Amino acid sequence: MSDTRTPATAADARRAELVPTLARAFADLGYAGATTAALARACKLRENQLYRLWPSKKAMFLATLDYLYEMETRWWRDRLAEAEHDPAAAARAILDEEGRRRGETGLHRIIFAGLHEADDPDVRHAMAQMYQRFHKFIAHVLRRSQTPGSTATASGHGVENSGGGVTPHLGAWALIAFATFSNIARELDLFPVSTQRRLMAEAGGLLTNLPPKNKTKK
Amino acid sequence: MSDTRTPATAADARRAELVPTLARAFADLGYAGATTAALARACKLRENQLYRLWPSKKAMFLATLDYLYEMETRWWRDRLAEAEHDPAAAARAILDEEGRRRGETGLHRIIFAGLHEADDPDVRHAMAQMYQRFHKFIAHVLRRSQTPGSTATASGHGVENSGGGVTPHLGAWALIAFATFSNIARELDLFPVSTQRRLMAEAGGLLTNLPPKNKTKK
DNA sequence: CTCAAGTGTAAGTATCCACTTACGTCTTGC
DNA sequence: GCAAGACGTAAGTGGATACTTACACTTGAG
Repeated sequence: MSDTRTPATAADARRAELVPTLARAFADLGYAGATTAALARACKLRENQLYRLWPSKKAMFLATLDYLYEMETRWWRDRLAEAEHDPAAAARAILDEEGRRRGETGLHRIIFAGLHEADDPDVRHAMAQMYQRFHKFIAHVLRRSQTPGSTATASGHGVENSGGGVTPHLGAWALIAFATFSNIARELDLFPVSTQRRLMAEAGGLLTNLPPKNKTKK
Repeated sequence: MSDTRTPATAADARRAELVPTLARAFADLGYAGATTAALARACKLRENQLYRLWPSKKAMFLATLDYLYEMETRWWRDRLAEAEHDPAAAARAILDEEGRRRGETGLHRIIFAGLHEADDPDVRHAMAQMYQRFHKFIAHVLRRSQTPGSTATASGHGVENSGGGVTPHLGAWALIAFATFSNIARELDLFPVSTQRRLMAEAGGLLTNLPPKNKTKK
């Protein structure tokens, strides 16, 4: 992506191989906590060798952000495929599973690290872009799933939709807010996982005006 | 609060006088960024003198958290007073103003700093308590405002309330989530202030089942 | 006055951490 | 076989930073 036809050198392969480990380390330790010594130890290398692959710790962090973005995007794209067939089901699945996934990847810790160390404009920009793209995607899914039959629920300023829900634009931000805060909550032990899931499923469902799961109607 | 009748020494007065400045510094610079040198400069003192008042930088940070908690509590308590007379109005006011306030105090930056440095159990605990008390308060206000006439809207598992809204418990967490994420969004320039306010007012209002503002019905 | 405790100023110290240099040993193309 | 570069290991270096020590000046009670 840099020069004409990235050559995919051995170094590139090496980087690709190591990035998941870096991501884990940044997630576990935070940005400041992940000292270059710690990063090297995690990779089972010497600091030196890391610096032969990336020019700086910041570069390692940005590579990690890129990697995570790729991972997330891949996962979401799969959901999108499902969404083509049954948008509402896909949206519900996202609501149900999102909390769990974030916890696994440790993405949120990396994001907090980035926010804190975000005096740096590069880091800031990378993170903002990440959020923006997520929002775009989620809003897209919501738009499809909120209009099962009709053509346009959100008619310009259609704030007060039929019976509930907000515009997909706003709803998507709300869902992202829930997902993000859930991770803070987990970090601080604010509430149990059940509450977290209810936040996504109930509150999220209400906002996005999805039909409730309705399984085997008691 | 420590020994029988805290003596309120000159040192105590001094601390109380300086804490707001510390808070500002932590908010502006983050925890790591607020070096002891920077803190001293902000207070127009030498590092030394700070260390005669607090035993460590961490103690300064915890004092800051305490102070902010006090400040927030005072503000919220005022709203509570209003809530006694017109709960719905108070709730709406909170929804409308919360985003702005957080931005002013810089509380969120301190919280991010704390989250990041939150390997420390003391910091973690202080922050968790802060959130828990906010939640308790907000849920209380919501409970009062959501039941203008009837006695019990949330009947145990009353998840799907009349026409919309979730339990006050969940709704309060949702509002806190919005407020928190709004600050992240501001930090990263994710969306304009108008969106932030709509998130609180529309999405929050929908979740908490508040009657929309309805002013001078166009 | 005087002694002790507080206050202001300045110079350290010890530690940590991102990043570097030096150097020996493999691999590899020719 | 051999030069050149990649790889592995170890030891720095410079700078930042939390925290300390030293010391002179004020103040106020006895």
